[in-house]
Order: sequence, then C-alpha cells, then structure tokens
Amino acid sequence: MLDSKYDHKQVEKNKYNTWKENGYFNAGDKSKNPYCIVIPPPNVTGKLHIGHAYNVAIQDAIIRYKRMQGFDTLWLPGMDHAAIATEAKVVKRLKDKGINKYEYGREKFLEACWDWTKEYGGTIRDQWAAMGISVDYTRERFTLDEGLNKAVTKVFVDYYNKGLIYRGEKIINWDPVAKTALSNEEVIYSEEKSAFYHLKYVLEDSDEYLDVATTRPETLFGDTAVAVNKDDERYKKYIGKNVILPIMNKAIPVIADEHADMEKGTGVVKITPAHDPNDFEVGNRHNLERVCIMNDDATLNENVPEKYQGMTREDAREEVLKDLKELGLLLDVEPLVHEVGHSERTHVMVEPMIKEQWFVKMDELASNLLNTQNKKDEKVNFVPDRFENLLKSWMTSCHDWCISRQLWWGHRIPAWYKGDEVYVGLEAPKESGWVQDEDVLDTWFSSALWPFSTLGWPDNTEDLERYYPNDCLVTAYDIIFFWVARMIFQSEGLNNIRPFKDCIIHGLIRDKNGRKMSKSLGNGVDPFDMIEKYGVDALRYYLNTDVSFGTDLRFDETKMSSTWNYINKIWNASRFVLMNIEGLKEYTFDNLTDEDKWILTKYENIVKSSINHMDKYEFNLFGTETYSFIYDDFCSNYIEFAKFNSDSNTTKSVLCYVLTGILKMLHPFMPFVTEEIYQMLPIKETASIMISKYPEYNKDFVYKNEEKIVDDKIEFIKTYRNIKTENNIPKDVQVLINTNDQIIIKMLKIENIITNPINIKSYNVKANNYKATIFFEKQESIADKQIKETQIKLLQDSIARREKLLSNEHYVNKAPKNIVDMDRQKLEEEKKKLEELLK
RNA sequence: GGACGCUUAGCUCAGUUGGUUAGAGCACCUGCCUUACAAGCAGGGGGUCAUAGGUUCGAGUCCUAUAGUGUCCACCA
Repeated sequence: MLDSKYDHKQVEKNKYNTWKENGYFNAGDKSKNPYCIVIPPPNVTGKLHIGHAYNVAIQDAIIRYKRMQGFDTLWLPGMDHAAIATEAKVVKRLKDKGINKYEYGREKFLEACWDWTKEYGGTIRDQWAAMGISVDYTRERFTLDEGLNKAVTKVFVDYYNKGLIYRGEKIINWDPVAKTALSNEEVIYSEEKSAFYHLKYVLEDSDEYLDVATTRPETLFGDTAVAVNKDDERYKKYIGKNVILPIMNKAIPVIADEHADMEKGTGVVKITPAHDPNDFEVGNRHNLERVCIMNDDATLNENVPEKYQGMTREDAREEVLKDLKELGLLLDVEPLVHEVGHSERTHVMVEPMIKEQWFVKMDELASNLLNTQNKKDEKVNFVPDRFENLLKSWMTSCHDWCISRQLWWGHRIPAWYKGDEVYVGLEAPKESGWVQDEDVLDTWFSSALWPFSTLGWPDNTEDLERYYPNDCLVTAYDIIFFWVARMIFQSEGLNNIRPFKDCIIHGLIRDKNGRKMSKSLGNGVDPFDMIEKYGVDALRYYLNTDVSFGTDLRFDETKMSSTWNYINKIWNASRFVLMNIEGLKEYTFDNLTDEDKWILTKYENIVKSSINHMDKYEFNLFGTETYSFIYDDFCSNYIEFAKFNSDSNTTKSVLCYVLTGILKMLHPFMPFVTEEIYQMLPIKETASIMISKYPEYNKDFVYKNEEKIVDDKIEFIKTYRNIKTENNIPKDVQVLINTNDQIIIKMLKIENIITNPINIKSYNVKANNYKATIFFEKQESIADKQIKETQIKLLQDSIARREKLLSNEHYVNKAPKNIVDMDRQKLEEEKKKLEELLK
C-alpha cells in the first residue's frame, strides 16, 4: 500500500545501486542492435552544476528509451583532464599551501594533479549516481588514460607526417598568468573603457609629423614601421622616408601597405609585428624586424629603455603617456570603448605575442567537413538543424589551431629536439642527446577524439566496430566550436566517417530573469539542492520537458514544485489503481465497457504520438501530451469512471494495463518513482521497469466509435457542471434527463430523477444527444441575462462567419474536403444551439 | 560590420507540412474536506500572437520591411 503522499527521498533510496549491481547499465548484448552515446566528459575541476544536470538528464532519457525499445545501449561515461582549467586549480591549491609550481617540479606537480583528479572524479561519480544516470561504468574512460594517450600520440605523429601538424612562429594569444599559449576559442572578448591615443611621430630631418592613433601606446617600443595607404593623398609623399620613434629616438620607415585604411583613425598605423596579428602580416610582407618587448608574464623586457623594464603593461602605459606628454608628443586622447580579449580560464588580458608553437593546419580538414555536411547520409544531423549553419560558417573562416600549451598537466607533445633537428614519433629516439618538447597539448585535442578513442581506437576493437559511429551526441551550443566541430573534422579526417549520426544541441540554463548564472551574481542553482527539495525525478522531468532543444532554459523553482505536484498526482493515481487491482493475476479484456474502450483508445494514441516525439527528440511535446492524457483522460475521467465499475476484472485489467504503460513512458524522465510503483504492480514482465519493453502502438485497442461515444458523454458532463456551478444550483434538485447512462448519472451525482416536467423554472443542458432539465427556482439575474445574451451574440457571429465562409466558392473548392465538412457540421450544431438558447 | 535566435495570457513556455473559436503550468477569481490526491477537486476570467505591408479561399505559422531584445563571429592601428 502506497503512502498518501509521494516521498521522493524514500522513493530514491537503494534503487541506483540495485540497477547498477544487476548490470542493467552495461552494454554488450549482441543479440540486439547497438545504440551508443558517449558522455561529454565533465572537467575534473570540480562539482557538476545545473548545466551538467541538464545535459545528462537528456542523455539518460534517450538511453533509457532506447534500452526499453530493445537496443543494446552503451552510454559511455568519462571525464576530461581539462589541462589549463585543472592546472589552474592545482596551482592555486599548492599556492595556498605556500608551494610554487615551478619549485615543486613537474613530477610532483603531476602527482598533485592526479590526486586532484581522484578526489573530484569521485565527487562526480557520486553526483552521476544522484542523477540516476545509466552509464556503463565498466567502460569508463579518462582523457589522460593510457589508451587515450596512445590515440592522441598516434594522431599527432600521423598528422605531422602528413603535414597537417606543423611547428611555426606566429602571433598567438598569450596568457601571462598561466604563461601559456591559447587557441582563438579560449579568448573571451569583453568591452572595456579605453582610449585612442594620438601620438606624434616626427619625420626624420623635418618639422613635419604623422598623427598615429593607437589604443596601446606602450607597444611603441616594438614599432618597426609606420604604414599608410599607397593611395592616401595626405601621406603619399612620406612613403620611403623615416619617422623618429618617440622615446626610442630610432628611425623607422614609413611604408605603404593595404592594411592602412584611409577611412579609419588618422590613416596612419604604427606597425608592431611582434605584438599584433595584423602587424605581424604587414611585417612579413615588408620584411620588418620583430621586436618582442615583453616577458612571459607580460612585463616589459630588455628591449625597452631601462626605466621601463620590469613594468607591467598597465604601468608602462601610464609611464609612456606621461613621458610623451612631457615631450609634447601626445597630441590627443579620445575616449573609446572597445572589445578586449581575456583568457577564458585566468581572465587576464591576453597578450598577442610571437611564439614558436604547434598548429593543426585547418584548410583541408575544414573543407573535408564542409563537403561531408552536404551529403545527406554521411552528415551529422543537428537538432535543431539551424546549428549546422553555425558550424559551417565557423569552418569556413577558421584559422589554424594552436595546440601547444606551456603547461604540465596534459598529453606531452611527442616531439624531440637535438640542436636544430626535430624528431616526431611514438617513442623517444634511441640515441642520446634528444630533449622532449616541454609542452602539452590543448585539452580539446584529446576530447576531439572522444567518440572513437574511448572505444579503443586506433585498435580495431569489437567495441569500436560495434558502437562507432555513435548514434547521438548531446551538448550545449556554447561548445560547438571547441568540441563538436573538432570531433567531426577529426573523425572524418582520421576515419573518413562522421563521429555520430545525430547531434542534439541544447540551450544554457539561465536564472529566472534570463541572466547567465554566475558566481559573482550569486544566482546559480545547485542541482543537488533541487534534488534534496523536490527529488531527482522532478528535476529531470522539468529540465527535459520545459523548453524545446536549442532554447535557453530559465530556471524557475516554482516549476520544480509544480513538477513535484505532478509526480504526486501520478503517485496517487497509482495508489488508487493498486488499491483496486490487488487480486489481479492476469489481464482479461473481455466485455470491455465503452469507457474501457475509450481510455484504451486514448492510451494507444498517446503511445503512438509519444514514440513519434521521442524519436524526434521533441521531449517538450511528449511532456504536454502525456500530461494532458494522464491528468485529464486517465485521472479526471477514467479513474472516476472506474470507481463505478470497480468489481470488474476487465476494468481492473485496463487500469493496470494503462498505468503500466504510463509508468514505462515516463520512466526515461522519472526513473525512480516509476520503478517504485512498477515494483508494486501485480502483473509485471521484468524484474525492473528499466529493462521492460517500451509500449508499442496496438491498433486492436483502438475503438473510434466508443471514443466518440464517451467523448460526447464527457462533453455533456462538463456542460452540465458548468451550468450548475454558474447558476449556484444545489445538489438535491430534481432533474429530468433523457438517458439512464449510469456513468453520466453518477458522475453528475444526479439523485433526484423525475420523469415529468414540473412547473417551476428550469435550466436546460444539452450536448450531443444528451439532454437534461434541471428544476431550480431562481430568478434570472441581470448578470445571467447578460451572459445568455453574450452567448447568443457569439453564436450568431460564429454562424455568420461560417455561412460566409461556406458560400465562398474558392474556399469550398480549394480547401480540403474534411475541413469543409467539419465547418458544415459545426454550422449545423451552432444553429441548433442557438435555437435552444432562443427558446 | 556579418550571421543566427527571440517577441504569443500577469510570469515561464508550447504551437508539426498554413486549416475548427490560439494551448499548458504558475499566478488570479468562485464554489467544494466528493475516502487516490486540499501540494487536491469542480468551474471561471485573462491573448487585435511586437508593428506595417504582401502571398493565400484561409496566416501565430510563409515572404518583405521596421522596432525592441539576446547570442555568436569578425573588426577594433
């Protein structure tokens, strides 16, 4: 016997371990067709947040659905070492203990990273369990484990040999705190108040000068030219001459280059090839010297005058401006708001610097991907499909990918140097004197291989054969460039096949007011607080069904509580059913009543449309439709009907059958409560609902006639109740009714049936073929009269509208017949209703 | 500068290929402790679907423009 209230804590107890210990999560049943999802590996940097909860709730719904549909499902779990992110955390942890990373040394630092990984990996696994996710722990992977290391090294070596990976000196984004290079994607731009400084660059041996506008005056020490446009009438005459670089008092040439835009600024650009990507290109075109003026921590180095050496960028700017002003070389300061790049991890302002780094050459990989996306049966299908455009536009304009990081925590680059010689290979060279590259790879380099490296690639393992390409990948849109794109071009580049067939892109979780959740705003929601308060089933159901995929979700706790109410409703409906079907041993469907047939029909229809929505990942539509079926059809109507027929084994069977189906359909979204109730059913096919068979559409249980008959009854019941409530009619009135249908009479609690009209005021109720007269003496109030008049007016308008429509030849000829017929039928009904009202 | 979203009830969102009088939850109003559920039940009010045009027998849905709003990319000497 169920408790009268749903207790989520009680319900969630002990189930997860039972499932896990029984091996329900594990893949490998070769009698079935495979279905595989790999988890987006969470970073081992900390705890899972509400975004992770959303992400895994979706995947678990899919995987449980597919499992129940008879697939051999593999949901492969794992975590990401998250090179820079984890390293930053460990550095901080050591620093809090007074330990400096560099003094500590590489070996010991890596040990500390592994300790960290074990600790947070454990937390993450506990959180997965709390979410109830059915991942196959026997196949869990880590981006730094031995197998993945092997895969990463192989890709690096192969690409190097093919010329797809190269080492070169380029301008890269430098993080002066982490002291590492970053990829373009790891730079976050944000608006900052700054200024346009107009500097006076005096021409050599002349009084004339050029007005050079810059946002970064402190970089002037690295200037090796000033550029103007060759067509610029103002400056044409200076091309080939020299200007004197302020403070440095060094002559640098005025050059003509297309980079100088006559429309922008003053039309004169200072060229700092070592500290600006555009200037770097200009420098290459004109063979300019590259003067790097900064140390790795972004303080100024020995290439600047002594007084500035060791200053931070910010201090140097102040000092330079002060000195320029004194020298009379600062012409103007124009306030300006512009976008400045910051490191995604350390938030420090990124410094463009020339560094020798490793890069992945993108043009071939990108065009390969773009070609494949044009092939219907080979492309990755995005849900919603608009995200494919985002991917394509990025791939069309992407730069080479900087993959080396000056960190310790990660896959060490398999390159060795001896003097000017470079060796790249799976193993270190045998001879002595070779020194391995100190750097590690961008964490995304290994996660890009995740869909196949986790299955054993590059070895041709059974799992790889069976589960690759994956069937589906689920992730948020903010990670498309970082990860999704790279998985696709790596899979296609290495194996000539897409990594997964479908790619579901969900939105981000925002707060109730649509703001991004952030630590500084303090508006974050901890999923585990929500689980504590409302249960994990409520959380999972809410997240899965609130919005369509791709849309941001505004987290609203009141919806958590209404989801809890919904589950409580299901709980209580189940309680009723269980109380009434105790003795049931097997299903009997003989002598079905109209009501039995009606609910079976509604049920089969909901099964059919649920499968359709599930297959199309329309979980929100699944939610609204099953909600209305369960709440309205099953609870409000069928259970009420069943109360008048509770001795019938047939009705008991229908109750049990439909409830079982409801539980199964909801199981992917609310696994715990559905399991709890399933265990109490007198008839069940499997030891756990998890491994039961998902409902299938059974057309033998579809009764169109009876569906209509009962729909008509319900409409009458509603109309009757409505009139009773609106007119404050008490219970014990006398009623004349043209049916002795016990469902109607009992649902309406009509007790005083008379056979002849009596001579007092009465209210007429009519719907479909049912008619009742309620005898109740009450003066018709002005309000009642007005209501009636409004009803008449509405009907008249509607009739007029429909008559006009039906007299329109174009409409009658062009619109589908069923639509026109429906209008005709509706018109007749409305006319009858109007007649009744006017009586 | 470019691209992509969004704008539907007080709030948060649905709304398949155009087709009855646009739906749900929460909130609100009225009446009910009707033994599955008062965290409930039975009813009710509330929307010129951002604006302006267009296509169509028919537009929340398709097209064009405008406004507001959000996100991403690029540029930013």
